[in-house]
Amino acid sequence: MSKLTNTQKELIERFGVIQEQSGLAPASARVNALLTVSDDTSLSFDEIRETLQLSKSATSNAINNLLILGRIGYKTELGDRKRYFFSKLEHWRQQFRRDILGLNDYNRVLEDILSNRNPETKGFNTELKDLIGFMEFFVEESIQLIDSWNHKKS
Amino acid sequence: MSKLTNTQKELIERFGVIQEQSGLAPASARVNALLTVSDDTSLSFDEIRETLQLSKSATSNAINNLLILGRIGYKTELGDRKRYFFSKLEHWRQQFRRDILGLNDYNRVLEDILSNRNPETKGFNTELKDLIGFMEFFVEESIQLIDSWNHKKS
DNA sequence: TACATAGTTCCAAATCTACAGAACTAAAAA
DNA sequence: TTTTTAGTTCTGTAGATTTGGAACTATGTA
Repeated sequence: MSKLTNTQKELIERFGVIQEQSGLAPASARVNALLTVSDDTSLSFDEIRETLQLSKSATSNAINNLLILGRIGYKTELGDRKRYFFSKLEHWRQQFRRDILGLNDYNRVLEDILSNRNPETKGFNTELKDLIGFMEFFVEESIQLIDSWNHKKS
Repeated sequence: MSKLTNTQKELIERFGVIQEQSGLAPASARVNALLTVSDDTSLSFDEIRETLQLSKSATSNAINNLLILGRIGYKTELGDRKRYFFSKLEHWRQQFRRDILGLNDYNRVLEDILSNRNPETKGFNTELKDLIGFMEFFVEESIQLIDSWNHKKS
């Protein structure tokens, strides 16, 4: 229920914009930012709606969007029908891992392109082959990085 | 001027879709895909327009967009006013590097959020601190990965 | 049973985007 | 000078996205 300080409002906008740039819808970005900045780490539907001054439908869609993406979760309290939503910070590391593994899709297309290329364009084909090699190297090594960190922490 | 085989058309669509998913507009994605798949590694404005069956404005905008992003370049030939566009494959590694360094912006916001957080939410704050630490670790190490590969190749 | 709570779903308006078509421009050729 | 070439820029539009508002639903309370 605590109102936001001006600093907190600014942080929500800053974090909101950055998350928009990485593909979240404006309302979803603000909701996730609020749940990261707010003094309370979990907020109800109406607390979110009031604080961000969103309509019920915008709030509902933003929350469900974030739930589907796995970026937030919710808990309930005994004898209380409300859900209390919170940001799943640990989701970040997992998403990172998935994004990097997603580069393999990219690389599969590049490999198919390479094997269908005009054999006469030697220079281009070599560059393409190098790029594929680099991507393979990067995916493997950076997945190892992530897993080594997770290991350190668990 | 060479027409595309069916396999090449499929590859252009596949690669196009993947690039759309990483933020390129459909027409830009097809142009870059064409320049990666085509038997000729550099094509003129009109060859691109005809092959992809785009309007002049769509072709112009797609090409300029890709030029600004640095994903394609062009060369000219003596006594020929046309520009011949080609895909800058090596741009990928550089873009990778930039994208990863861009995570620092993210991390700066997270640091500001952390330093303004309610000190009572110990668990959440620890998680947030861990996330920041992970991001720093990941940025530094993966930049080293990229640079070590570039070193190997140069 | 009636009412309140906690949302969801449906519809419509506003905004944004990508593209086509046509008009336009600047430089070279005839 | 007129025409051709090689594009660029402007205007309009179809489609997608985002949001608000209102109606709806399902569960719990009095």
